[in-house]
Amino acid sequence: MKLTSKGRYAVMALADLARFDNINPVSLRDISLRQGISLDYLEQIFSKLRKKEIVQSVRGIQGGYILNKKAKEIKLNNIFDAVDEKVKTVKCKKESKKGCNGKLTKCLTHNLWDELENHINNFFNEKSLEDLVKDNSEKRI
Amino acid sequence: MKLTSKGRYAVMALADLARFDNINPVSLRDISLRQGISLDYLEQIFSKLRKKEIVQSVRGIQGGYILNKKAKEIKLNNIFDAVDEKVKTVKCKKESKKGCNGKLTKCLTHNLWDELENHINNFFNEKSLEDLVKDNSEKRI
DNA sequence: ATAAACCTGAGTAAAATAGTCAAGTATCAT
DNA sequence: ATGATACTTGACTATTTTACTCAGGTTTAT
Repeated sequence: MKLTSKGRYAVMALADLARFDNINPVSLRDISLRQGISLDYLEQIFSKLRKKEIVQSVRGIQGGYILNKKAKEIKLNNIFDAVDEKVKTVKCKKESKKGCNGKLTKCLTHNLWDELENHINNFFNEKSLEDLVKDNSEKRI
Repeated sequence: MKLTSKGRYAVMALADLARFDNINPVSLRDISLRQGISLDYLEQIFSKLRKKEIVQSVRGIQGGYILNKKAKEIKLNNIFDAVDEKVKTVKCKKESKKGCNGKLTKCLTHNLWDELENHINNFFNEKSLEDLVKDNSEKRI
């Protein structure tokens, strides 16, 4: 059970963006340097974030990205969604009518995985970007 | 963020074992047939479960496996541990003295991943095999 | 004009996953 | 005794996923 880099990077980059987001856009180059994430990879990630309208891009020199909503309104779930970081606990999900594995009953552990998924999703639904930034400025080492 | 088959299979197989565990051991062949898991793969998994003393093996004809503790005392965490299904949210964990990425500060999102890990682990610590079997016999389709 | 920065898609090496395969050994029913 | 059942172990491998890199753009402030 592990989180992938893409998901982590997306959150890290957006947290960075939220911190340095004033009037001016923040360039991926700056984020890349501050967070130690490859520029090329960041571009892939931000392309997805832009398509899901989490950030806005500003082209040209002095360009970069700005948040498209208030940090408070951006939940971690939105971010993970955007970069296809899904919470997958089990495969037997789609066959709604039948049970799992083509059998008539649900697999023994089906309800468990559903519960777990909800548990994790609730966590991500509650946390916003703002929480992250706030939390961090308070507990700074 | 996904659970691997090994972890899922381990839980499924043990749930099956807990259900059919009377006096007689349950053979992997039966579990394989009932749960649709490859016999060879099950053998790998049970080898690990045995080493961690979650199950006991009985050799020979009419042999199989039995639980080594009561179903109530086997928590999902024990199972995942045994098959090396770890909850990993972040890489920057070991460098306790320094921050992450070799920098002096913790990465912006460090506390978040810690929180998430605890959140998930708490869930697994509370659930026992017994819960699974009980839950299932009640909510059967 | 030109350099900074965004934008896009393809390609790819390494790691993890999800198994299979082969060759045993122990035990019980008969 | 012996054959069948079932556990035991370790090596091997195909597939998939991940985590990028690379190569070429386009846009726009100065």
